[in-house]
Amino acid sequence: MENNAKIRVRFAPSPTGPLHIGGLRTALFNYLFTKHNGGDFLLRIEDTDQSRYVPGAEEYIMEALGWCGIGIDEGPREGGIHAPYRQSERKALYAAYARQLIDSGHAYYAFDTPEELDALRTNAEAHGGTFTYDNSTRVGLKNSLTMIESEWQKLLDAGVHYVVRFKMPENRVVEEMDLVRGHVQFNTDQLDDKVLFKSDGMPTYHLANVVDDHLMEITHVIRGEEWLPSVPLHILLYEAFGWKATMPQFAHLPLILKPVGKGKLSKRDGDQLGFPVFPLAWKDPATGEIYRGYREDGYLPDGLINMLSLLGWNPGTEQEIFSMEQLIGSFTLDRVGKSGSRFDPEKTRWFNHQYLIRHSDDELARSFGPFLEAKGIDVPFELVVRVTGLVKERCHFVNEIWEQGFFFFKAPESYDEKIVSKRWKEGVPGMMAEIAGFFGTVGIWKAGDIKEPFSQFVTENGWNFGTIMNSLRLCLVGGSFGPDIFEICEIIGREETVARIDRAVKIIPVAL
RNA sequence: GGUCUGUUCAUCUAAGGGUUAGGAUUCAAGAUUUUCAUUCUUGCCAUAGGGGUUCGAAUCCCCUACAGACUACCA
Repeated sequence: MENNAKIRVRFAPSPTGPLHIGGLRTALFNYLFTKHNGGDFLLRIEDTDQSRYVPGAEEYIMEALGWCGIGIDEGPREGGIHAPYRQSERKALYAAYARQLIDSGHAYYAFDTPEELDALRTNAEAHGGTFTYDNSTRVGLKNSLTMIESEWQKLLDAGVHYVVRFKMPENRVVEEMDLVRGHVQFNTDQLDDKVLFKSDGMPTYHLANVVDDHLMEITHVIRGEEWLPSVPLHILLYEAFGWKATMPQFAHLPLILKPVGKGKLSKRDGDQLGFPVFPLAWKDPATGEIYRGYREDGYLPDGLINMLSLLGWNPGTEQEIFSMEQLIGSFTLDRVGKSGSRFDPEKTRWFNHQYLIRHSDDELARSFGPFLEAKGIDVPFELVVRVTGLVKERCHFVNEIWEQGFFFFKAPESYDEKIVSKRWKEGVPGMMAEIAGFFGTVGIWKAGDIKEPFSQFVTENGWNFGTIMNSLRLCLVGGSFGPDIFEICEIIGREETVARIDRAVKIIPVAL
């Protein structure tokens, strides 16, 4: 590879559904790596399988990356010198490359039908074995290696369906220096003759990937560990094309595993364990099923990104809170671990809290806006900002601002029974009524100005402070939570404060 | 089954032959908050097992166990 070639990486998802958290982390690591090195980040849509295409998935991917702050330098929307960036639009290009491989003896035409191959597989299984299309079996199958040229040429001319397969060399050791896993090697005898070009005229992942990475001058391929087994094929393809000198370097990322149980994180886990696995909510167009998303659940994108960055990577210091800029500054591939990591929803929650308290009230209030709107609340933005500032420390998610502060916007509709039975004893409603009366006499209605005379009033009456404070809180918020009581009084106003006390006195039955 | 990869507290991880194996999350206890949450302090908890190599192993080697990925005309 050239010494001073600009670093270029790509994130190449296939639009078969919403991007999930694992894919997002792959995109993130690609982005961090290339930005750390001053390179470019490309988005390439790998939609070579028309049967699995899901409408909306591509838009989803772009929106999700955007929400997370992962900027794209070249892509379907952004354009770029290597456009198009959607493989379906590059279709015309791949056949020539497949042809080149056939001409050079690295690939061949195969005419076996899917049904024939299926039969071979089931037959092999019945005898306790497995069928693979490889150097030992291809001699007995229908392909351009077992036929004479005029014969297969005739089939081609007749329009018979065919695929192009890679002719895996015999007994060769293919080595790779993986940027994450170090030296790995494979023997080609264990590998099969992968299909490079399908009968529908589309390339498979392997061909399209190698061709496009080459054409787009990709310098580093950073992808999930599930691709490690195809490394030898890809290396052999670069060789066959004569592109070995500019072949990208590979880095295979460890997988993200389920929080509990076996296997890698999957769609279902979110529903079962109560956390999202997708950055944005997604409605499956085929089934109508709705999957929750981090954004809709009140997570902040920078908190999500921070959490994700530490899943499989660490800075080598004890720093844990990182902005995207700081991540870019610190990220190197050599600090990416080799073993899979379990996804931890608890830690994600903690990160989100950290970001919540760091964000400005203004910013948070803006994110909270849609949640308020959904509740049918229309209040001045300044009020939302003030409330946000008061309650954000006790929240983990943006939507919790509602749970922690709804009483600033409307009176409580019910009263926590536990607190009622604990506080609302004989005599308490009377005291509350007197307090309501007292509030009418307070001069300036500001938290700081209410507190002093209030304390004096309570003391003069010889009342128990704990009883009064907790009961008053019950009247105003409906339970035993929330910020400073006098702040609440000030914000909801004198009239409303009194009204809420009156109402509570009237409707809460005295506990025995 | 085969190939490849991995294995440090419950979880994310640090320690690239010499530390009482460190930090964070969770959990528990205490303090603060006349509420709740936050915050603070303290505590609990780990080198998968067995063999080597070495004065000395979480770290290097081998075996076993376990885990994961791949094994499609899907990516």
